[in-house]
Amino acid sequence: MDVENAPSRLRRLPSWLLGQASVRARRVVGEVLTEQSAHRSQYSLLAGLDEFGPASQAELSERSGLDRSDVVRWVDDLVAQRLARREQDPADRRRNVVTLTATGRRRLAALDKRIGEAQQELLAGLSADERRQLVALLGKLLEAPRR
Amino acid sequence: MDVENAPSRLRRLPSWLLGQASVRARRVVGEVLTEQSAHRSQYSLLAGLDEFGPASQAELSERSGLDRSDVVRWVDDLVAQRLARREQDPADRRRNVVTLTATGRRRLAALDKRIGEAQQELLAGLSADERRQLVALLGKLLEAPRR
DNA sequence: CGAATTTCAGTGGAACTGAAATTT
DNA sequence: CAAATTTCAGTTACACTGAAATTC
Repeated sequence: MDVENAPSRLRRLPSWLLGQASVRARRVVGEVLTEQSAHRSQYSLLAGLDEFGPASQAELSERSGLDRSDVVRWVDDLVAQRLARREQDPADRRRNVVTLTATGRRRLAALDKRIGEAQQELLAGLSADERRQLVALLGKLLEAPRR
Repeated sequence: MDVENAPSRLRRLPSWLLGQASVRARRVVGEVLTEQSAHRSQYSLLAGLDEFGPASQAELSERSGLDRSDVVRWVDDLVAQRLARREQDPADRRRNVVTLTATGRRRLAALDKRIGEAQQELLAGLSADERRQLVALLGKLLEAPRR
């Protein structure tokens, strides 16, 4: 696919452009993650755990944009790799408390580095200023309530 | 999900923002298309046929950003609904020539309208100027060669 | 009781892969 | 022969749904 050859209806359609750009993003980031046998959802969870500290799965779901039921499966995965621990919350036994391990923290740092490189590649066509604009615009779009 | 509650690592990560925005876009556009029992891929194909005239499936794939094998299935669908015709190209019998019908053209116009409304909803948080900037930045990102 | 949380089992659409068949 | 095109039969990752079980 080459945008310049796409129908002008699509070339001007924000939803289509976002879809194409996210396919591109997924591909670029996917490549560096595959090298590390990692997954995007893992990174989102690790990032949440690192920033918010121990959290319930519902909270992780809410904050990372992952579905509650996918969080279950990905936490299984983190626990199996000793990147996080899952324990029942003694204060509210409905909840699990998920905690980052030292190994998890190291893993996150390694992923940060590689994912950062992937961003450079993804944004290769944009200047530093344009990159900032894009991030700001997407943030603003996502802040708007989704009726 | 609320961006403002997401980990700052993700909130500043272009690939993550693009992913989230495209989920939002897919949801909003998906809603109006469901009302019309239509699909995004159909719209992409109709848009390509309307703009380029009769085309081979390979060309449609290249220009619409759909996979060659998905084009086969969606053209099946367009043909079944009499929105397009599929005929063997007499000049090169490997090729099919896909042609938009009058019904297909009317269908496209109806979809244009509803999809346009969905864009308004998707971009509700952005000014007219910001919308133009976003489209320009995404176009530029997609123009860059994907090594 | 109703509400929140976790878990399981599954669905649907999308992007993609590999290979066969045909034709150039 | 190699290359292009179409088609089929998948796979994978992902967002999501519905419902059960537990606890507050």
